[in-house]
Amino acid sequence: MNTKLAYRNLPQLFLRAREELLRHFRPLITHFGLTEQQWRILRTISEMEQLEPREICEICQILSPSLTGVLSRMEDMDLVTRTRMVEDQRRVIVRLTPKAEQLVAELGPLIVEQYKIIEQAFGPELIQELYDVMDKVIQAERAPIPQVKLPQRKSIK
Amino acid sequence: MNTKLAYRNLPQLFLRAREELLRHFRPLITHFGLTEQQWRILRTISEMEQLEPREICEICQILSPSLTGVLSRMEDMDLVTRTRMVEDQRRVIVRLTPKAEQLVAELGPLIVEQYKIIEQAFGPELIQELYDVMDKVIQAERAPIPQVKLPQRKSIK
DNA sequence: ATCTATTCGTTAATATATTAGACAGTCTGC
DNA sequence: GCAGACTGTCTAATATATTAACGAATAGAT
Repeated sequence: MNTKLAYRNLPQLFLRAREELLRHFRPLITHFGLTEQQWRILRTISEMEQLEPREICEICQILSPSLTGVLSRMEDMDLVTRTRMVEDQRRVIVRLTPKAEQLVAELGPLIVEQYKIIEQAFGPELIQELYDVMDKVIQAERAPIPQVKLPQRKSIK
Repeated sequence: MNTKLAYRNLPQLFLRAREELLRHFRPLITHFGLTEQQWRILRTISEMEQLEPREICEICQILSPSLTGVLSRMEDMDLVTRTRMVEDQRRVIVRLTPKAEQLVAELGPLIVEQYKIIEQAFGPELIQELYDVMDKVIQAERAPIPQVKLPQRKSIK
């Protein structure tokens, strides 16, 4: 039965489009010995001075249990420091080390150069359109979106 | 040093926007005992009748080594069959089992319903814009995009 | 036919994703 | 001051992502 659904798989299109972008940045990132997630975190903390883990999770789209591992590896690499807050012993502050600042100072401009190249190839209008449409999806203050009612119990054993 | 780069992190915005969509589908998928990747594969094979692993990789954005594991788990769950081609013993054909067809027949319509709800909340124009812009990024026949020149050897030890 | 290069799927090793739950620290109402 | 609810981070278990490399099968050239 090859009945196609009425809507093309939109999240899947997101994946493919994202990959089409990212494949031009990946060589840069790995050249500096970083993973994609590590660079996302470095860049974000660099722009915010310091962040708490749950803020990093929110901004970088990394779930808390993943972040724990990523951060401890980055601590081992001497890229970040984790300090527990004195006024609330549950919370933690993550900061960049000088080594990481240095890394961002070297990699950052190359990333920007690559953006410019992509912008030229894609056309500035398309890039702008991408930013616009992403913001619309993310920031939109919408009424809560209801969930389709789930049938009895069809899950697989 | 909180110097922001000239371009906001576009792949990261893709991630967040995708998550904003997917979070409305995830409960449906997991209710049927599937993972996100498994559903992507089920849906895709269902629409194409049968596929070879590397085609699934291409369409579903799953790398070959990941797919090996996903498919063998799906084989264990009696969702797909893998048959080696007689004319080329390297290649494999992946097909859905009746159980999987049944699953798609039940879950598919619910997914469509959820799309309709989202479309209503987002507005049909935004949904259309999303499809359009994704297609532009993916399908565009562009001149090859050059790579920024990499500096000597700055990777971390 | 034979040697070589290529293709396809896989394994291995490590990093990250996902869900559930543990755990300590903090807050709230009483 | 204390029990219970809550918050922020972490552990554990399993699934998937990523890179490198392997091995069998095929295609191409000689």
